[in-house]
Amino acid sequence: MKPDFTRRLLQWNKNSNTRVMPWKGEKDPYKIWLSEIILQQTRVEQGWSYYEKFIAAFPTILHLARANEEKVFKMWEGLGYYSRCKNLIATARKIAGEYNGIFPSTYEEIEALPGIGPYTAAAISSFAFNLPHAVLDGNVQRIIARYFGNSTPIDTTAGRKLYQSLAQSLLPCDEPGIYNQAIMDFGAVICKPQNPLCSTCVQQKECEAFRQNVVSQLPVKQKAIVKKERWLYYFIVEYKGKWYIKQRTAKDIWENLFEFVLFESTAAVEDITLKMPFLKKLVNGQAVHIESISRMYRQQLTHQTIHGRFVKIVAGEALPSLNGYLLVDKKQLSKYAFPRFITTYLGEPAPPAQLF
DNA sequence: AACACGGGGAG
DNA sequence: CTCCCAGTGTT
Repeated sequence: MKPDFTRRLLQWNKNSNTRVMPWKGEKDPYKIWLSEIILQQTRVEQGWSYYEKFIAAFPTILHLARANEEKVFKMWEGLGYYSRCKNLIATARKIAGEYNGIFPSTYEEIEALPGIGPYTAAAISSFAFNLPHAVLDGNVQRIIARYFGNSTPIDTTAGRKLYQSLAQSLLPCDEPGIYNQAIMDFGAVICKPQNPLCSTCVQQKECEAFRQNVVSQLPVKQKAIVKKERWLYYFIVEYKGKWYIKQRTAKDIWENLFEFVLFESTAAVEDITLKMPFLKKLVNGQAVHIESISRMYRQQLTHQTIHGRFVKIVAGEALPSLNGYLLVDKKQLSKYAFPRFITTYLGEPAPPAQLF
């Protein structure tokens, strides 16, 4: 016999769940997979248009596998966590090459694919293949911690193991796909992080957190967020109407995205002139002038605050110090994926040239 | 086990 | 501001 929780959840889903999303009820494992990768640590509203854009451009996994890598990154631009995009391409090509374009249909094979962990493997295998694997995402962790009144931190190995086990025990093995979708909808619509709708919740009577009036204190997280501050000074060097850009390769934020000539500092740089050592070395006595210096930009990320300015520099001759850079026409710039920090600057009207 | 990885919306 | 989102990979 199913636990009361499960029975009530399925009943709520049938009678009251009005949530609609483009991938809901989807049976094509490719489309399910794509939606799940897009939605990792990403709100549904944010990922929605990206999903539709990807499906339109790449109707099947073979379309994606054959796609130009830079084009895929360009389509991912702005969504964040760019390793997802790299792994998306890798998995598409792996399935094209090793699986003849047919998405694997066992949990173990799916979980072995790049960018797919326990959550995504459970989601795909239950939605597409009706396999009995319980999803454990932020929604499910929150619901279970509250329902059982459990204060074990969710961001620990022990916590994940505990909640995964509880989630699995609540799963109805005859309809795991429907249930997995329902519990995530329930978490998003009813058992929300803030201001959950306890007054209309079908689980209220048996919810331990509600009974003890500790709903707002659950789930518990152990790790506090540590923040870093960084100052990025981007020099946009123009030569014959073209700009120098380079792909980021370091194991750092924005890996694989493009950027301009970067000087990074752990503190603000007060005077930006041709005399500053970084520029002096860059220019090496050649004919250049500073055309404009932008306002201070600031971007708040989860784990770091980025500050910085953009400095337009016009060069009268090519700069040998920039070997390894691409020199691309301004009109071709939109083919490359840039971090939001840079596209924000590029999207603002250019300031009038000043004299420095 | 701890840390790194984006961006945006809500409060 | 802080929190958190359909988490995963690396060290």
